[in-house]
Amino acid sequence: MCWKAASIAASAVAGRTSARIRNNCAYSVKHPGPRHSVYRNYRQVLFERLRAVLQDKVRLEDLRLTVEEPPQVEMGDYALPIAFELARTFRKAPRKIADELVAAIGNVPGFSGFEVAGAGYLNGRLDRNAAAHRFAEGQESLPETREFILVEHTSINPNKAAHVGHLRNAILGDTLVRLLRAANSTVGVQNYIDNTGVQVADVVVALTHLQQLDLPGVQRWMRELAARGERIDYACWDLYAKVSQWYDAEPEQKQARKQIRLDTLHALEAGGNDTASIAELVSTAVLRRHLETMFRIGIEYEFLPRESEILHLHFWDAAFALLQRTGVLYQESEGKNAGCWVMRRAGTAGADGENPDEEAKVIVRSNGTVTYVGKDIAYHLWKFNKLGLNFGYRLFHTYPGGGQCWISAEQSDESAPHFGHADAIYNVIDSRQADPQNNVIEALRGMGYTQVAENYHHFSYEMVALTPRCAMELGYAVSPEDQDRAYIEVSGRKGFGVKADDLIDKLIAAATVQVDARHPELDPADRESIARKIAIGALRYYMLRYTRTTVIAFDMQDALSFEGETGPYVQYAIVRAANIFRKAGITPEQALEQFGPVDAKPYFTGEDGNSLWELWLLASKSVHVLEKAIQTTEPAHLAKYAFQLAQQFSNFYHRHHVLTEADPARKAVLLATAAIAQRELIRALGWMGMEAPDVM
RNA sequence: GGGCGAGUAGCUCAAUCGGAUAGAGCACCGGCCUUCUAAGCCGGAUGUUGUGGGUUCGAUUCCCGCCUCGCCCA
Repeated sequence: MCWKAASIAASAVAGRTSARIRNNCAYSVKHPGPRHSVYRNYRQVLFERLRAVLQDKVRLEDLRLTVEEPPQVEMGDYALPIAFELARTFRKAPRKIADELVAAIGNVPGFSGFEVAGAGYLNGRLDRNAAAHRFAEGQESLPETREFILVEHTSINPNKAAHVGHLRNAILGDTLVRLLRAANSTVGVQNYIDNTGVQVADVVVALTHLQQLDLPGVQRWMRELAARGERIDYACWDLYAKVSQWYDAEPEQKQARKQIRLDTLHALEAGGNDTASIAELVSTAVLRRHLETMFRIGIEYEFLPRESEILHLHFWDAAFALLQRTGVLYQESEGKNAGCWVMRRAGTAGADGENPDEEAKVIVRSNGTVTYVGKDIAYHLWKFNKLGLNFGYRLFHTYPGGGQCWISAEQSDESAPHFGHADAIYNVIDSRQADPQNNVIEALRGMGYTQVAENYHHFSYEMVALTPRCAMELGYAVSPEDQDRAYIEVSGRKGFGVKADDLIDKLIAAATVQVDARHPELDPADRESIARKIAIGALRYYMLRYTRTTVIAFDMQDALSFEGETGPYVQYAIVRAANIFRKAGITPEQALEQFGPVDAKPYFTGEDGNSLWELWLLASKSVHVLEKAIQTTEPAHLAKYAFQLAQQFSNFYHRHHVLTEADPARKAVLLATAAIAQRELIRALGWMGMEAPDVM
């Protein structure tokens, strides 16, 4: 059974795209993909010529061809440190080798010349006029890939409001999806829901024991919240903090209360009782709020696999059988783990025959319960279609743009698609989960799924913490020793953190103030739409500008800033380019057509020409940066690139007054420059889920 | 105790497989709105890249030791 939907929206931000059905699979969104890649094509041409030149002199498989950027654009467009590499094998000075290479290379199509620079760099110079025209036309394309990639992100426990840390996860994950799709991959998006875990149990305990509510009582409570217009995830945020304190509040009660928690957890896992029904009601309502929150910043999901179905459809039983058969799990007979089913941890010595392996990872406890890692192994076997079991599917939500979001169920709807069958996966999970993630990978490897283990990517990133200043501004008590720290970790258990919706509300409010002041003539709906795009731009850029290994010390002031290295700065550059075309009375596409017959060579020479060319060169690198961002799974590269391109455009904007340019040929060049800069800025922002408003 | 990550300008962060003069933003000081929008542009000052060694034509980057911080595991 396959999904029949004719078209679904890629996202609220990117707009509609037509769907293509991947053979019998539901994940179907296909983006047009990049078409302009002049920078990397010329690099390829250069590499091929070098290989031809060096063919008889060195073993090509040993040849490492790397390309760098000369420090200044006057020095050329490509810098190759190859002469340094060859210096040892040829026992010659790098400069001398570089000289010989320049002579041997001769003329290369698209290049105006080569020279030796510095201590022995081989610098290549593009024919600027030809490259610019080729780039303006934009005919090249990236190859399509056949493999199916599954990205999982967000995965918030459905027991409280989303906070800034979850925003980082979702924005990184959603951006990864957009990057992969931009590079012509087929990508599915899912959001794992742990709806039977201890965190949901905690909120259920809060409702049943602190609030003394039964099932009808909880239903009434939810109706009352809705009537008052209160967010249930916010209410649960407070309940969760309260119950966490309650467990430890009275020492003599501690054990009894923890037992209540454990009993509740077991009731949730078993299902089919009032406690489980309460959990189902509350967690689903909170989940719907999470979907709303993420949709506000342009993020959609296609499938929501839940832990309840992993339990009730007995995924673990199937996985357990496989794990035993392949010998990955064995039952420990002595030591602290006696009676447990354990797995040897990678990098440890293991059992020596006489002594038990104390380092082994427990997968099934001696009382027969399965650990989280155990369930995760089963779940990942499903992702790679190695489990032999499948979820049922039920339509859960339809986004305004038409995108469908399905949820796991015990039985499938008639028209249900199926998910999974991944060739490769990316799990967007913070770095604290590295150990459990590696356990799952090792289990898969141990079962003989070597390729699967290779294609399992933990997309790891550091947490978002609060600066002490920010924490105090938000009214939290900060201990003296915490005040001296650079940042303080957020904690749902303590109710300590910045809620995602609060931050988004603040960003929209701050943007609205600016838009109202600048554009009082616009009607309120337009102003609101503009403010929303600016807020999304600011938030998404803020979360993407840091590399993944950086702990973001969240600061409200920085996050609310629209100046300097921010999303709105990049958006503003696009708006300014749009203003040029509006006043000029032509479209960017027309500007590029008019550029066609123009010989731009005179305008790409001299100091002014250099700075103009620098902008073209940078603009032509967008696909190169896209590929690098994917290869290194580091979206921050793209964020930095977009900012740099916007910076150079702003510089251009001030340096050249396009509309008053008297020389018609020069004016055509300047208009084309604005057009390609705008085109690449829009693309780069789109890959990051950002869009510039029409006016700012 | 073991594992992973980090330490770069006053602050927050970049820096391609090791590459040319280590770059941005913020903050600070001084200029620029009669021009396509000042959410902008130009100029100024700021560095023993934690520390000690090693590898080499070349080290913020790789290796080893030490120090500090964070996270995970027991």
